[in-house]
Amino acid sequence: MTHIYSKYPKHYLAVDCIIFGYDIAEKELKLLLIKRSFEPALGQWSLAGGFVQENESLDDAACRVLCTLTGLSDLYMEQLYTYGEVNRDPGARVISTAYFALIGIHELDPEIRRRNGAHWRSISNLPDLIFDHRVMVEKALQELVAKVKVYPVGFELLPEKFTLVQLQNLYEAIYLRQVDKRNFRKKILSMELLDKQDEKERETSKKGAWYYRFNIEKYKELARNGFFFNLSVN
Amino acid sequence: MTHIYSKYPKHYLAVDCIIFGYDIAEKELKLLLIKRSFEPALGQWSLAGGFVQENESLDDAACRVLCTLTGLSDLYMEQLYTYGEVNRDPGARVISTAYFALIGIHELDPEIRRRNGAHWRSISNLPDLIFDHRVMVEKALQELVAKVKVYPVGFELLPEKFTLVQLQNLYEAIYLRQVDKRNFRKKILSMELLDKQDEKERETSKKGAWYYRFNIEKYKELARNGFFFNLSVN
DNA sequence: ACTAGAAGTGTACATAGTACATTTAAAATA
DNA sequence: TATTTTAAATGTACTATGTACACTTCTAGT
Repeated sequence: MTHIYSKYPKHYLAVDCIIFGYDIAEKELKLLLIKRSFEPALGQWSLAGGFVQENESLDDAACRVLCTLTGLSDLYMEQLYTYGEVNRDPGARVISTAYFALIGIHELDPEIRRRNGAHWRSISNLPDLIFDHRVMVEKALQELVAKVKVYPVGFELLPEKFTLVQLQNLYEAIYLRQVDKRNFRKKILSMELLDKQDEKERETSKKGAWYYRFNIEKYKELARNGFFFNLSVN
Repeated sequence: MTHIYSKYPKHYLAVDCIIFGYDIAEKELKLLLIKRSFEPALGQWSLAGGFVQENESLDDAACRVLCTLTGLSDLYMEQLYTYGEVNRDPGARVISTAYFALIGIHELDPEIRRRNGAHWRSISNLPDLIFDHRVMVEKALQELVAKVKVYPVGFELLPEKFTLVQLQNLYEAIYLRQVDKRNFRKKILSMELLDKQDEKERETSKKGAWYYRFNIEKYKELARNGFFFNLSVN
């Protein structure tokens, strides 16, 4: 029974993680990249990846890779696409399933990051990446743009408390264009998914900007009743 | 150089095709299913599938499976999702990438279909499917609904010449709800992507309904200039 | 000529999207 | 303590899109 498929070939199977972070201060989207520590392409920039083991599912493999690198669990992650060109990896034939993850840069301990040879690199100034990783990143970016329009996943990139200015800057960094302040606020506030806090952020202005929190419970409730998040402004 | 990854396990890799067709007469979406001809689950209903060979890419494998079954090439097909649960196939560990394809039922020669043990089954009355194929079908359906709203892929399911009534019936079959006739026509015609023919379809009414053709060249031109197809009516 | 059945058509109203400039708050400085 | 500076906060008029809704036209068959 275990050899019924034995006339078919087997293949190496990998997962690669496109890990996005958002730098509030620099108002820039970043990618967590590693310097590859093994051949082929040792020393070159690469996505975080790993081979799928016998006893783990694809999703488990992706979680393992992400968790090993960041020390974090329960991060936002979803499967993106599977890359199966015959010669995509010069070392051997490897099929790779790409996952994309969103994490708050503040969540990742710089010490752990450094120890794992990982670096935050600006989306607007990426180094050359090995194999087809650049293609994966492009697809992930497209997916991110499409996703934040229609699902409240942008909040995964921000701290629990954030200001409306920060939220808008995040959307501008993802959309790569300016959005109108009043229209943006009108739209997001009309959804009534943000809870205003009694506290202000005072780093970036004298007046200070009110902190808000995303109310995920309220979102789930609304979504159950057919509500659709939409933040495609201007 | 060929054994650098040799400490990692290898896996069987399959592709499965979710093949949609549309029955104009019955106004129903259909799936092309096969009776499985090998163990395990011999004789049960299954998606068309096959193992990925050494020298072929994932996409090539999916095309091969689709082409072998239908005798057709250049069909609409895209990768959907990769299923990697450890025990999804009781025969052995097999990771499977699902593809979804759209074909006009009229395109498929019934003789070829019969010879390959394939059958058109209504979406609304599917038999039990092996393994996780039902999950794949559900995801493909979701994807189809989302896709036809925003890309002109519905035309892949119709003959070259079709009437507005047929097009609307198709959308109703996919959306699983009625749409308003006047609004539907207003919207699709305002895009100016349909070329009215000098000929009428006369099977279903005394008056006859004008045939139209989808002008794909015009669509490509418009899309290049930032036009977005949208047919989410009512 | 009349009937029956599906194809084809337009308008008024409601909702959502967009463009746009001034006021407010508070720390820093004169 | 009055003034300056800087970013946060706010509302309205207009445009475009979406939606609800019912009658007329065409033609084969009787």
